[in-house]
Amino acid sequence: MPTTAPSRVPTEVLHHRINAWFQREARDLPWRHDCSAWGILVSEIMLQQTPVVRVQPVWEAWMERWPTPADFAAAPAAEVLRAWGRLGYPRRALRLHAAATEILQKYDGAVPNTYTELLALPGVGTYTAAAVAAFAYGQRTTVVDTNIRRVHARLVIGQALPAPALTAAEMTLAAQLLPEDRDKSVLWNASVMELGALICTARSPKCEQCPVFEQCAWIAAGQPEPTYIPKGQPWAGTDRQVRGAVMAVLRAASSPIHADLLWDAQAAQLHLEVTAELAKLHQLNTHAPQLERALAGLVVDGLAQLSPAGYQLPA
DNA sequence: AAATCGTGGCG
DNA sequence: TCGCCAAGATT
Repeated sequence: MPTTAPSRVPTEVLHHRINAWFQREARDLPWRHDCSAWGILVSEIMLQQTPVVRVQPVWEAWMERWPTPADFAAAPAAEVLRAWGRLGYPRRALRLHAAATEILQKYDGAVPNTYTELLALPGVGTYTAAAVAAFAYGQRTTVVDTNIRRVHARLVIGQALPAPALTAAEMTLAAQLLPEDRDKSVLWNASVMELGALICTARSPKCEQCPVFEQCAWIAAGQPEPTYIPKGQPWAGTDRQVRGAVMAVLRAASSPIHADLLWDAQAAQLHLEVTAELAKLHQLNTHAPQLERALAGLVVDGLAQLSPAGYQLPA
């Protein structure tokens, strides 16, 4: 029995039009040319919730410094976190470090090439495992990221936005849309992602430039508004903001930072090396319990270490 | 399974 | 200006 068609539009038409658009308009990103599986993995981890434009320069420096998992696994955690810089979510850097260690020990330094093995690596979830299998090893995997989810929601379902959380139905749909041919499936995954990133964007999509405007269910439905209100990401006044400010201090410091400096603006002025970062932390006017909570959290997460001399990045 | 976890650019 | 959002993962 043939499965129910996802839409009245033949998938072949979508494949052809979106793939052709990609081959014409795709961005020239460094990890798309002659890139090792390690380079692909690094890019995918960095791109988790961080825009391409911010990742690119860091990725290039990273690959020059640590061309292989073995090179990277040998680096001290503090250097890893400094190299990560301001990409955000620094725990990703630590997980990548742990992944490199595992790659060295279990896979003799070669990034594994199966979805299941990739999925078992620290910091690698369903999206990243599928993406590395596809883009590093040319495998036919169902890649579903925020861009692809949005394109599918509009193009096929006719809704402004995908559901708040990834659903089984979305995975089924994505699997149905995936070309049977291996090479075409790899191209399709990259193409739809790129379409979501450049044309079918979350805010003010460029529908007039879209290669599948005529096939779009959302357009056909009259571009209905979202059926729910995306919940915002609180920031000002949160522990996350404090953690970020503390991490900036620790990254800039070459020696342990005594806890007093994190509190006392007067004492902080004497510590020229981290004056700017401490100033930002002090500007937050964080209460004692919150700073304590943030520091404890950083230590628990392995992002900071406490010794009698003060806080510092992990060795 | 809802909450948590950074950062900065842009509409 | 300020809220939204970005190639998610983890617990």
